[in-house]
Amino acid sequence: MQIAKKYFTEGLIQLTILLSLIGVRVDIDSYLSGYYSPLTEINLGASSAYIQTPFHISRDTLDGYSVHPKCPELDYFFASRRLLDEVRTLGSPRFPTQLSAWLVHQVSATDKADSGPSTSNSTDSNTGLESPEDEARDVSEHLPASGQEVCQTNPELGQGPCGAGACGFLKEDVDAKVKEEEEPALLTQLAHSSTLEQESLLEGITALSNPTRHHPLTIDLDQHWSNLLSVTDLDDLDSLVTERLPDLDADITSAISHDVSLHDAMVSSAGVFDVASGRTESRTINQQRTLFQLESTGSSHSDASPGMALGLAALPFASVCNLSGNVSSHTTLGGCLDEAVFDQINQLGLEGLDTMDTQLMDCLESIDPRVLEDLDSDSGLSLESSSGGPVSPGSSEMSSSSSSYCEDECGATGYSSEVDSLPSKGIMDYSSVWSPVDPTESVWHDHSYSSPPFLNQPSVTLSHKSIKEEPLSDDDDGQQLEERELSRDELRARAMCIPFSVLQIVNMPVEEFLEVLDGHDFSPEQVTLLRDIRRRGKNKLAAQNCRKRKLDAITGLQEEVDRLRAQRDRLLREKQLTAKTMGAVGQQIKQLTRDVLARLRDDSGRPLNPDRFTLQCGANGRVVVQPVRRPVVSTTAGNKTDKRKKEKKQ
DNA sequence: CAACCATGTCATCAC
DNA sequence: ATGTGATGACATGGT
Repeated sequence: MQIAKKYFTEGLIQLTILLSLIGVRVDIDSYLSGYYSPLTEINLGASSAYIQTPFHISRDTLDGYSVHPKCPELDYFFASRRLLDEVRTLGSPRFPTQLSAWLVHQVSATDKADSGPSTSNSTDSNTGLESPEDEARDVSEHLPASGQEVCQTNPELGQGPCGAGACGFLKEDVDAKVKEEEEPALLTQLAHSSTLEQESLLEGITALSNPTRHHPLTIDLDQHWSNLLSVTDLDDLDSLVTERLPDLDADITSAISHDVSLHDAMVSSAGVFDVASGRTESRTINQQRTLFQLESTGSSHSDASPGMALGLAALPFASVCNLSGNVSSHTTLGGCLDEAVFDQINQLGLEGLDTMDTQLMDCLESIDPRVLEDLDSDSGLSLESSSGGPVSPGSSEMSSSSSSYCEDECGATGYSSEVDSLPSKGIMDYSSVWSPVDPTESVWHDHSYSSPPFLNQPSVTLSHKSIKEEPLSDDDDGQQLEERELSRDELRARAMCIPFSVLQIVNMPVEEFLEVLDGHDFSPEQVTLLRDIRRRGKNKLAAQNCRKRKLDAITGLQEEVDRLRAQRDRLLREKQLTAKTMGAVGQQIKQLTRDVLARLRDDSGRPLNPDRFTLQCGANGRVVVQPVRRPVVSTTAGNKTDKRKKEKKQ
């Protein structure tokens, strides 16, 4: 399983590189993370093959995956060939079989004309008149089952730099790799699949050996892809397949005739794979039906009811194994479906946060950052020192996550450290006068600390008003309110003729604070007040940070509780499904055993008693008939205990 | 007017 | 020893 997973991952990366060569982007990391459908193609537009905006590079690098970035240069062809060679040098069972499947999936040019107007014009009618974008679209849309056909129907593709690369790639890979790499990959599957799956896969190999049959080739490729996915543990894909199972009752030919074009696949990324995977699964089911005519349709719906199980009890053992496989797959599918739902919900939540952040940042960008900082700090230091530093505790609210950690870094600590630069300037201006400067200036560039007492009072009021009200409004009522609220330490400082604002007292570094205490001949009461103001101011910030941390912790814990609760529910449902499946399989095995034993005869020609014999499957796959082990051991043990008791009595 | 919430303040501890 | 952050507890004011 791990080997298959490894091969699958490597192949997926190679597929991504190859698809990027023709201008198609495959969201590989989303699949590897298990959140989305295995292949999510993002169409860059009709001209994606030529105009390749590397918009996803940042995301790919952000997520830690090194998806091959697209090359927008005009010498793209040479880079493509070089990369293609590099890909070819890669060893191991390759994944391009899936690429082949995608390419084989393409509706041919003739079929495309019948498919509808949603796609571009046919290349035959627009030869030489198409823009490079149209050519690129044709490359992606009219890729027929064989690369040779591509080059025949689109001979002008070689004119474009990317078209040449794409054509060359198709021409060399589709025909060659389908033959060369299908069988090793299938053999890999055979090593990990059940007997029934092996038979079906062998059928696929047999079909592959016939080069004239293109449609069966398509079927097998799709089946191969489906089986390969089923080998891995990426069960969310199975859930997607299961969702489509009831809708998949068409025969193989209809499935092929309704094959999805690459254009369709690229237009709707998420839903497309549902359709594609569903059809793939339908072909698999249909082929299994041809192999095992007795298979019930109920099995395809993974209904694990005991009645169904008993109804299938008379089937050959292999079919029962197939049934059990389906049932068990349903078990995992159900659980993984739930998991997928929860993961998608979580993902939606994250996306919502992203959009919220984006909107918020858009709004914030139109506002003066200083005003924002004031607003931010307003929620924090609301009273005398409300201006706060450039990094107030409230600033941590900007980050939706890990705010508690950020607060430690950006909260009170940042508050004090960031504003540390202010007093240093202010001390230089000790003799200067408090001036009714711009509020934001008072917050950020306030160099006037000391002032005569007769100027200190209005300056303090203005300073505080600027701190509190300027970002919001210049309302006089608000000013009066602020004057009434600022009081306490600020009023005390005023009353004690302290030529510093509370903000300055709180934010100045301790060295400068000590210098102020030593250099101004303050009375002991003034020194005490200064120390109290500083202590209270810092403690106020600390309290705000502490409360915010507490709230964040509560929020985080609540989210974790919800997540764990959802996980518990999912596991319980999965457990119930598993139990039901196990019961059904047990019934089937029991019924099968009875059927087999009823057809066997002992030495005297009498049928074996199902109550006395059972079937045992050895490790080598050999099935042997064994007599039922009666609970003789317990009886003998009971006899022994009785004997011991008797001995003790004696 | 009680309940609740937000905020400030104090005391205390730890670093 | 001192400064400072963190935090519980309490006070206060608004809703």
